[in-house]
Amino acid sequence: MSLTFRQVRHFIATAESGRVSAAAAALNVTQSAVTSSIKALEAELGRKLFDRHSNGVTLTFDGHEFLQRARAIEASVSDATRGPHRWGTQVDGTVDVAVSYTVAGYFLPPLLTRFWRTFPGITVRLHEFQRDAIEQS
Amino acid sequence: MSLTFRQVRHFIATAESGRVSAAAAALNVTQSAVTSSIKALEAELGRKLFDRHSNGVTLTFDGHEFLQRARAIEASVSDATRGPHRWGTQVDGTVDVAVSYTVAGYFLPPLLTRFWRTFPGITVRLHEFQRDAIEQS
DNA sequence: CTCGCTTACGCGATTCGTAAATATA
DNA sequence: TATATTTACGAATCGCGTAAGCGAG
Repeated sequence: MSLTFRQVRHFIATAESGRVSAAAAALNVTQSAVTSSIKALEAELGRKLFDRHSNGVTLTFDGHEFLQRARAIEASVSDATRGPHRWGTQVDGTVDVAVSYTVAGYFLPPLLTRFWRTFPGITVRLHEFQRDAIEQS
Repeated sequence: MSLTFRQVRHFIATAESGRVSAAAAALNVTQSAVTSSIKALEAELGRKLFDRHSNGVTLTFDGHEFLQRARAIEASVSDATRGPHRWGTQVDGTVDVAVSYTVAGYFLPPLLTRFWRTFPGITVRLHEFQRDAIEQS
């Protein structure tokens, strides 16, 4: 199988609490679910992530290393799940476009529709010229 | 349901090729699998990701935005899947530890075992002192 | 005996593929 | 008709919970 986000969550919770049982309680699942997730993770990565003791679990060296990357995954996923950013990603400005009459009438309208739907913030200014006048840019 | 990496992979492949069928071929799955992944994604996010046409699909504005985050997820996952980094994360150095004889004999050995297992690169130097000499640090 | 992790096993949900349905040029 | 997406549905797989099994203290 392939890496699953659910496995990552189970792993992080376990690593942070040091107990499979506590992680399971925090995630509202049973111990067996968490155990099998970790087992699957270790199998997929080919490395042991935890040392098991009678009073809980501790991260191995590989486990520590993977924890950092697991946190990166969790961050990117929760970022993607969160609603649209209206900061930093916003695109706006003005574009001047020179076109001949034929282009303006036939090809442009559907293109502009898609363009505006994709970049609502962009202002497009159209300028009509004769074909040869445009091409000597 | 919750976000799945498989869905993210299906989405990215579809966005990059502009065709569900091409994405499915590239991923060695059928169209229906990709279709349902995208449908599930759109349901989970509550936003439409693609506009469907007769000759393929194109990203909506929300789709473009999500694509960037999907790439971030893919990057963090492939980074986590890749073997251990031996660069940047490496920890080494030397630690000097002063202990009384009792501590050295009874409590230290198991602690050191776990410590070395976690940080193989660290050298630990032990110095035995009388108890009162240590405590006047 | 108690506490904590693991294993066994059955059920419900999810995913996938085959194949039919739909839509556009 | 040719190409592309969507839908229907049965089969295989996956994830979870219950409950029993170990191991250490």
